[in-house]
Amino acid sequence: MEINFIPIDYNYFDYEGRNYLKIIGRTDNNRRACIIDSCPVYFWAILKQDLNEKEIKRLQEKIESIRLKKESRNVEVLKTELHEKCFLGEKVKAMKIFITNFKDSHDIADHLEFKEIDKKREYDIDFITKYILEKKLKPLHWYKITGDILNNSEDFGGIDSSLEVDLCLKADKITELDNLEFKPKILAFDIETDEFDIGKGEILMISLVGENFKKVLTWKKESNHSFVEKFSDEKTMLEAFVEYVKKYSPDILVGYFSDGFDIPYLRARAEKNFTKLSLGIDGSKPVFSRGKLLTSRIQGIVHLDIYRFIKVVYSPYLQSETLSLNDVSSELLGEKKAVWIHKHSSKIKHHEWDSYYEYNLQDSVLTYKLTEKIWPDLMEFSRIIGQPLFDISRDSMSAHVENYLMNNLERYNEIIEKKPVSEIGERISKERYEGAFVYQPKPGLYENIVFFDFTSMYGSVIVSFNLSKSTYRDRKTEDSIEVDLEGKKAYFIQKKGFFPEILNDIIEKRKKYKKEYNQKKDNLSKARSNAFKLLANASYGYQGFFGARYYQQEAAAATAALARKYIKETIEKIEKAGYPVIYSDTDSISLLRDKRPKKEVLELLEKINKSLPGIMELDLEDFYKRGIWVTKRTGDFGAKKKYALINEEGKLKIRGFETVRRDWCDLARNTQNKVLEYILTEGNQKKALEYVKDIIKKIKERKVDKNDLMIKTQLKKPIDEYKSESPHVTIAKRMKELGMPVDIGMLMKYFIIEPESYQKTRTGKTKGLIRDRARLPDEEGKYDIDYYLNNQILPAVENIFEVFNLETKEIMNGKKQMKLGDF
DNA sequence: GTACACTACATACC
DNA sequence: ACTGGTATGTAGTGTAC
Repeated sequence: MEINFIPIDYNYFDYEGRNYLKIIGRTDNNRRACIIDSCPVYFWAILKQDLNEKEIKRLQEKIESIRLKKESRNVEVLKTELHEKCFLGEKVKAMKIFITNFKDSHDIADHLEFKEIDKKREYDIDFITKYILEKKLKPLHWYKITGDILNNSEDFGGIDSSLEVDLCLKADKITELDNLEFKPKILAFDIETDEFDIGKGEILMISLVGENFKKVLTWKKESNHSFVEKFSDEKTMLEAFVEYVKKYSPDILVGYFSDGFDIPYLRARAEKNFTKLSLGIDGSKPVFSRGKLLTSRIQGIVHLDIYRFIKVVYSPYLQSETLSLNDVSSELLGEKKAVWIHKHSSKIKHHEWDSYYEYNLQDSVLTYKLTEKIWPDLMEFSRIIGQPLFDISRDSMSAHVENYLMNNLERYNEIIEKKPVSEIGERISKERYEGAFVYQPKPGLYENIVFFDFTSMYGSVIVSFNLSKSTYRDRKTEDSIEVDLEGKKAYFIQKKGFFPEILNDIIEKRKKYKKEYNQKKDNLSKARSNAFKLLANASYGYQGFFGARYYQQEAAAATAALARKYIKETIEKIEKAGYPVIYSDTDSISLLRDKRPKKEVLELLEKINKSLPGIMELDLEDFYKRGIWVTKRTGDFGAKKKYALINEEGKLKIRGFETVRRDWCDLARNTQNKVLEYILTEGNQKKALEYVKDIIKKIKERKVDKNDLMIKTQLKKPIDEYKSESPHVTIAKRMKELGMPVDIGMLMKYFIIEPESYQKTRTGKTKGLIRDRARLPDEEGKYDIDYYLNNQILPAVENIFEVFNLETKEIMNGKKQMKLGDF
């Protein structure tokens, strides 16, 4: 039998003590297939140098005779082979040790206490990763697979008949095809409940959305909507949910935060109702793995929690203030959640149920659309990094980098380094190293500004200077370069290491696909370019990350040190060419062009580029018409990481200002934004001042919408772990008392009310703590005019006006008058 | 009772 | 704990006077 097959979900199972893969995917005629395959299980013992043949032979015999007793199976070494390999760039002799079951790797490795062995490696790589590396059956690539079909056979304990698949094939020969097209069958789901604590309340309804498929299952109220189906009780509804999933037979079942909420809730309610949530294609229920975050896996179907992928891969590039389904959908899809004000089901009026159903359905619609939108990225990440979708959607950025590395080490004949275990503590306690250089700006309004930036600066430094674990030396060697790290010196050899070479490849691929995208504007090259960009950006942090297999703090420190050196040298060159530099942060430099033509600036850029080492490259970011840098509030010098620019097309670029900070009230943010806009577009501060005065007037006259006064602060840890109680912690406590859901990561929303008379001093000043006057959005109380003027509006605009030496007295006057009036 | 230094915390920049 | 360091700024905390 021969089929064309695309692997989607990978699982393993044991049969007669051996490990087998159970790979679920699709055939080209859209049938669901399962491939059974296996691969050799082994790890490496790297031998000490200068062993003679006899010693090696003797060691081999000793290793091959290892037998361990375990309850479930016999543990033994099957055979060994001697290989010439590389480890961290050095040639080594290594013994390949074959065993029966990968779960014994650790145990056997622990038993190899022989003096001839220097190191043991690759016993800590999980079986699925190993299989993909070994057999090259990469996720989401098409293959021609020949093998025996298992038709109700007893093979592998009758696995064929226990799976809901169209065919089951024992793989014999695997050949990669070059087709890359694939559209998965996606089913999105979402639940609504009365209580937020997992399993505490009943599940009122479940929505399901697929292609031409929309359903809301409930057991509450009948509905006029045709997509609503009513069942007699919660249990029947849960069973119908399982049936619908089975019938739809999706490749992907996707939720938004479903690892943390929907799936655990469904499990809890299924248990309570004595029914089995048999979503797996083998009839099994979701399996949860513990970690800091709950993760749930469904056999044969990829359970995606799209929120997790968005958080790791998308969030650094999103503008959204939260990663809620609503915020992310409005940014990525231009579509919002339906409106529904949450209330307990007992309080929902008859006619209101329909909008609740609509709301529930819309959540699944958005989740479905988001998944469709993000699919090219998910697929390309999975292909490039070589990990199954399930892992791709949940792994951290450092894991992505590491998996990509592991996937590319074969051509270097490298044995893979181990994960740190005992080393972690020591690595964490290591002193931090010096990072980026940030230029101290002079406050002021500037015209005709140019921004240069280094392309993938840290990546290009790592590549150009060969900075990595395998190329690092703690003492000078014949050809090494020396980097000074605050007194300590680090050395890096010239011979190219695999890490910088692989990174160079990543950067080149990024360039290639970016170019390709600019020509074709297709999703595939966009997703590829994006994936390589993210990998390049995370590679520097990876080498400084304590959990990395290829951790080398000196390499990370040297990267930062060399980046500082080159940005400072470049600043000097620019100034020598007669352009005043006004600001610089890490990899960017801004300079004043004044009246000199752009052509000259570009010539300077070219000249600088000729002198830069290796693949380092300075690029033109943009020309700006005008820009403003302000004073630090606690000092009389320029603030770093805070500026606003307007380019020649009139587009604003605002960095660091309150405008872009979510923990300031909208009124302050919008006012500041307007002020910056007036100043930058027209270079006119008068209008801006008038605008602010008007806002002040509105505040004093209590004409401001309460919603614009809400301060939003995120709760970052459990309430009782806070050492100091800031207003948002007080609010969190109050919400909890009121029985409202409070969880880590949530945004606490509050406003500040007027002080009572006892909260005032004789002179009329407010005493006491702000948190005592913090109120929930719908709590009573008049907003405190004084607070919003002095703690929100004025701080946001004060040092902008200061740039113009504009006496803020005018504004201050307002402030004083208010105080007098208040008194 | 208040002024001040210091700490805790959140958030942004690159 | 789940890439790195640099930086600003508010509100609370503790202490001296």
